[in-house]
Amino acid sequence: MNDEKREFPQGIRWTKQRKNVYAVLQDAGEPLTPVQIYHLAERLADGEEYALSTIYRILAVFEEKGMVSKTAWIGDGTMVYELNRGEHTHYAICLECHKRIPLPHCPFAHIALEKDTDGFVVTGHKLELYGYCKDCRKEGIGENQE
Amino acid sequence: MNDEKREFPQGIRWTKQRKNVYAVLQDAGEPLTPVQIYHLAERLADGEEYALSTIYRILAVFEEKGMVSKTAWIGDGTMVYELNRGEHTHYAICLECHKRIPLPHCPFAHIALEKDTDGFVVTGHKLELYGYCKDCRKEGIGENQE
DNA sequence: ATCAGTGCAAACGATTTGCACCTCG
DNA sequence: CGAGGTGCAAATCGTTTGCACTGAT
Repeated sequence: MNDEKREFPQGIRWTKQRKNVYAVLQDAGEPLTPVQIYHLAERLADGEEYALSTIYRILAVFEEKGMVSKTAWIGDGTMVYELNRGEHTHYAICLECHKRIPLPHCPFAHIALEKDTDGFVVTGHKLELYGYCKDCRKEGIGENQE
Repeated sequence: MNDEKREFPQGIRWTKQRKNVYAVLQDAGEPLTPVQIYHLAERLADGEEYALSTIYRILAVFEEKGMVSKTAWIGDGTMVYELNRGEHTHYAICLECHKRIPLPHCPFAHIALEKDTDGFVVTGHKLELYGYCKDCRKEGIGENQE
C-alpha cells in the first residue's frame, strides 16, 4: 500500500499535495511552470483546491532535496521545474510560434567541456537553440525584422 | 558634433537617456539587468535622475531595432540585456558564489548543430555551464546537499 | 510646433512570507 | 500529541502601462 512512497527521500512528509505534485512531475513530458503544476495537481486531486503558495513551497523543498531542478527558459525568463531523472533534454525554440522541440540527444555527449575552463569544475549545463521550426519556415520567415 | 550619432539607426530619437543607456551597454563587459543599466546610466548622466520605466522602454526599443538582445540567465530567470555585437559569449556559473566566468570561446564554433534537428533552422543558441569556480572549490565544496 | 520620449504613479504577474489552523507520523 | 505542512491574505519584486508634461527634430 505504500509503494509510491519508496521513491521519496526520508525526512519529508508524504502529504496528499506533495504526492500529487510529484505525480504531476512524473507524468510531465517537459518542464512545467508552478502554475501549470498547480492546475494539474488540482486536477489529480479530483477538484480539491490547493494554494498556489503551497505548490511553490513544495517545489522549493523538492529542489532542496535534489528531486527536481528549477531553470528558466532563456527567451522569457519563465521558471520551470522538472524531475531530476538521469537524463536531461535540450530544446530548440521557434522564434515565431514559441514551440519547443526537444532535441533527440545532448550535443555535449562527446565534447570535452569539462576542461579548459580555468579551474572551473563543470557539473552541469543548459542549452537552448533558437530558430524557426518546420511549420513556421513554410510561411516565408527567416529574417528578423518585425 | 554628431559623431556618436552615426551608429544609431534612423527613425529613433537620439535623446540624452538613450545615449547613456547605449553607452552603458557599450562599456559593459557582460549582460546587464535593467536595474544595473539604470544605475550606471544615472551615473553617466552625472547624477541626473532617470525613471526606471524609461530604461525599460528604451531597452524594448533597442531590442526591437535589433540593437540589443534580451535573454534570461537560466539559473534564476533574471533578464539581462547586451549589445548585439558580432560575437557572443557563454558563461560558466558558480553554483556556490554565483560568479559568472565568460568562456574563452564558443564550444559550438566547430559543431554542426545546424542539422539533424528535424527541419528546424537554427539561427542562434544559448549555453550556460554550471559548477564550482576555482575559489569555491578550495572551500571543500563539490557535493550538493546544503 | 509637433509628436515621440520621459517621469511618475498605479497596475500587474510571479513569487514569497506571516500567521492560524490542520494533519502526518 | 507535536512538529511540520497547508491555506489564505498581504507583502515584495520585477516589469508594464496610462497620462500629463517635456524636448528633439
